[in-house]
Amino acid sequence: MPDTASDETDPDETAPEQAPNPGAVFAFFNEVGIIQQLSRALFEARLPDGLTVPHFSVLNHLIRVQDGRTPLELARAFQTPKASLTNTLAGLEKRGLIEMRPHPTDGRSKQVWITEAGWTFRDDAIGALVPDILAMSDELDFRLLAELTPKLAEIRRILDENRR
Amino acid sequence: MPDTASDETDPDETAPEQAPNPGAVFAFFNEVGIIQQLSRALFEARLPDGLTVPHFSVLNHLIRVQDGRTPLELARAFQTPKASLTNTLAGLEKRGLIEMRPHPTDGRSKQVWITEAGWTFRDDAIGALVPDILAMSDELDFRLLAELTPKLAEIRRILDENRR
DNA sequence: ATTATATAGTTTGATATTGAACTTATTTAT
DNA sequence: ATAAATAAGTTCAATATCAAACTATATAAT
Repeated sequence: MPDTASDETDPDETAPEQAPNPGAVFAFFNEVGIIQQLSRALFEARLPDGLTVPHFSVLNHLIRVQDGRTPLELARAFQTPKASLTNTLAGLEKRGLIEMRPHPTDGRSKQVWITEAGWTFRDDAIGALVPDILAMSDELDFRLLAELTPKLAEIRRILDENRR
Repeated sequence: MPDTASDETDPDETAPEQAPNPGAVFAFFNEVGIIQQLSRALFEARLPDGLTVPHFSVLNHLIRVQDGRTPLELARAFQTPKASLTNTLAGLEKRGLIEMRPHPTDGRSKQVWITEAGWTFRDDAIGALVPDILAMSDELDFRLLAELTPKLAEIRRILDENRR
C-alpha cells in the first residue's frame, strides 16, 4: 500500500493536469530520490582518488549547459552556498580540470572554463559505469530508460522554472 | 545535443534489453539527479527548525518499509556510514519522533520504532509541499507523474537488488 | 565627482559528516 | 567451557560544509 492518500475525484475540465494528490506527487519524488541515492553510490565508487560527485557535477554542468559560467551561476544551478563552490572549483583547478579566468566585463567576477583534461575526465567517469551497467543488462530495460529520459527532462524543466 | 554518444546498432535477439549505451543510461540518471536536487531543495525549505532531510528520510523509510529496523539496517538502506545514523537517530529520538528499543534477541543491537508524533511529522512534512505543488499545477502533468512512478519503482528495485 | 548601496568571491569559525578505534555482545572453533 | 573471530553501536579526530563577516569591485543616488 502506498504512502499518503487522499481519494477525491475531480471533474477536471481544463486539461492536462489532474487533481494534485500530494501523496502521489510525493511518491514520484520519493522514487526519484531513491534511484538517485543508489546511482550516486554506484557512480561515486568508480571515481578516482580525491574526486567527488560535486567535482564531477560541475564538469558535467559546464558541458551540459555551457562553460564560461561564473561561480555564482554554478552555485545557483546547484542550489548550494557559493562558499562551497569556491572549495569545489579550487579542487578542480588544482587538478587542471577547469580553468578560472577573470570575467571580461566585471572585475569582481570570474569565469569557469573546462579544460581538455576536464572533458576527458568527465567522459571517463561516465565510461567507468559500463561494467555496472552491463551487470544489470539482463534486468534493466534500456529502451524504457531512453523513453523516460525526455519525460523526466520535461519535469525537470518545469521544476527548474518554478524554483524560488 | 545530448551528452555522450556511441551509435552502434545491435542485432538484439534476447529481448527485452537494448544495447546499453552508457551515454543514454547516464542521461537518465542525470535527469533523475537534477530532479532530486530541485525537489529536495523545495522540500528542505518547508521543514521546521532543526530537522533535516536525513531525519525525514529515516521516518519515511520506517513507514515505507517497516519500523523495528536496526540502525545498521538503516545505514545500509541509505548507503551511509553507521556513525551518521547514530547522529540522525539521536536527533529524532530527542524530539520524540522515534523510539529506540533494545533488540529482543541480540544484545548488541537496537530497534527503531516510529512514534505517533513521528507519523504526524512525516505526514505534515508531505502536506507542507501542497502550496509548491499547486504553484506548478497548470504546468506539471500529475497524471504523467503517476504513470511514471511504478516504472521508476521497478528501476529502483533492480538497482537496489544489484548494489554491492 | 562623491557617497551609499549592492554584488562576486574568499575567508573564517561553527556545525555536520565520516573513517577508524573502541566497547560490548555474539558466534565459531577448539 | 574457553579462546578467537566477528558484529552492532558509539566515540573521537580529521575533513567537509556552510552561514556570516570581510574584501574588492560595480552600480545608483545626489
